[in-house]
Amino acid sequence: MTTPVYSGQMRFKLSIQAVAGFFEAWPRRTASMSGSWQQERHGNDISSGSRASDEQIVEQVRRAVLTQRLPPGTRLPEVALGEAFGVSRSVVRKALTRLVANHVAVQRPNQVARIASPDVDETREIFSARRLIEGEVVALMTGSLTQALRQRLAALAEAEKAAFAEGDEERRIEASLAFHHCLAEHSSNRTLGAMLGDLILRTSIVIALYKPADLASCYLEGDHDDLLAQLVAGQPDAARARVQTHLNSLEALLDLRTPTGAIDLGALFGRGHSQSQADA
Amino acid sequence: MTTPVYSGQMRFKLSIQAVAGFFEAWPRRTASMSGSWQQERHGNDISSGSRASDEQIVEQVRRAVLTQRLPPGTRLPEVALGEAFGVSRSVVRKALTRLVANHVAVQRPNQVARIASPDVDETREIFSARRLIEGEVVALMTGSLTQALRQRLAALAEAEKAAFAEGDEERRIEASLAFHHCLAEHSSNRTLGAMLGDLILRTSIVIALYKPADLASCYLEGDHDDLLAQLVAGQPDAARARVQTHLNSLEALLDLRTPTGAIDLGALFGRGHSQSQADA
DNA sequence: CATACAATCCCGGTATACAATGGCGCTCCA
DNA sequence: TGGAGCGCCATTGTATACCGGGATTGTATG
Repeated sequence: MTTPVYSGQMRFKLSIQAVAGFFEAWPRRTASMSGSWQQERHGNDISSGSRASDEQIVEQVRRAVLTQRLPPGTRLPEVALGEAFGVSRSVVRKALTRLVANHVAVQRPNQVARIASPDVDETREIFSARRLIEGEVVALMTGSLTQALRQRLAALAEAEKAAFAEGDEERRIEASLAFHHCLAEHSSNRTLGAMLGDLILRTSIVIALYKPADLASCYLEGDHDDLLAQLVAGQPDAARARVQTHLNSLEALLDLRTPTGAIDLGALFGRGHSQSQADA
Repeated sequence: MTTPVYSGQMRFKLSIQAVAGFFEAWPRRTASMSGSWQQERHGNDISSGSRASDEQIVEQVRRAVLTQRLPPGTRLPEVALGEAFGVSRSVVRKALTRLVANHVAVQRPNQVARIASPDVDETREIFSARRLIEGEVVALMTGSLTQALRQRLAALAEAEKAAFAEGDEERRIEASLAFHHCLAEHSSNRTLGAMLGDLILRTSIVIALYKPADLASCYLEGDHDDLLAQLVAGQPDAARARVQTHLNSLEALLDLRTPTGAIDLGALFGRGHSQSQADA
């Protein structure tokens, strides 16, 4: 009832409907490049269709966060999610617990869960951690790319470039993310790969939070191509450095100086605040 | 049969007794050196704080895993845990979900959750990841230790030495873990610190799994003292290298040549057995 | 004696009911 | 008109009931 989805973009006063409607309009489409970085090995499409397991809820939310359809601070009420996915609160709760464990959402004792909105310090930490880990992942991978992997990465970089040229930012983000996820998934060290996957997700969140309003895209032309070149060239440290400068450039695009920036004001002020040590 | 809620003393026959009894005998004592590496900053004892919340359950399990009281592969049935902590399955399930997300436990579709027992490959990955991250944590910290931190680390190293001299292995492990956890907690990058905390836990698991039977202790004399010296000396890269060789030595102590599968019965016998792919 | 089949029971998966807490708006008073 | 107190409601926390799957054990048969 009421509340016309998110017209009033700042104040997420939006009632449940916004979230519910969002997911409902987006059941299992899973977009174009689903298979690219998500193995989806569970396969079993849950027979009865409308039913979804917690795994799928987590995946959908992650997807939505990655593509910045669910902005930081968005409320995630249990019943609304349950209705959106056709399950009861039990399974939603499980999904939320997992999302919280992955730092995608935050949950305080008796309040609704929200998409995380890290403060500036945590943002820097995330980038710092990601430089370390993605750098290592890339260094480990350098020189040992399979032909298939090389082609996939090249295709992804190309897709990103094309999407950017067309001005299709959402598609561009997906391609860019898929590129990095591809690196994470094919790391010889799956543990590091999983950590990188989480960090990529958290990076998406902080980018959504701190991207300057006047910046249309965070595209860094040629970076991915260069990285790929380094990967096949076979110089681990060079590749590592390449990734790190890439991430540095990305971080530099953000506006980490204004904690009360234009966009995130609603999320940060209204009620959603970082959980880091706020509760300490 | 209707088990009367949490009337406590109701003990049930289940063979799982082991787990239930274990936790029951160990309710909220918080053990000897609780404060040493666990800040317990959650503070808000959830108001009435009567029965254990999921937070406390995960903490207890983590503790038990760290001190190797809960060996890899141990079954964690929901009802048994619920009885042990005086809560219903709901809260136990939440705790288990979190433990699984942290890779402390594993859960397969319709089977009981178990303490994780990583295979040899994953073990190497864990060590590798930990070398990277703990190395960075230490490098970041080098030269900027507060006096209090320096003293605490020194005390911990001393405590470990003393415990080893007395042959009190459990105490030695606690001190050693506290040392590393102290590093993780005081990292300037809390994100990396949290990751390191998880890796320390997982390391404990694989040590319990792969420690040669004829090895009484994994004590590496002087390593922690040396590291501390490097930390105050102010050479980040040297400190990083020190940590990494320390971890290398630790990994080298383990018997990672186990062919996986098959032997777990012979090696571990009736009690906890590896689930890696033995059941696959 | 070994193997296959079947029944039983343990245990996790999901949904639902009930309790409690915190937010938010409303009202009342200065 | 503004502030403070209060009460309702939205939403989470917890427990329990029911269902279904899977493993184990017992039995029958080749």
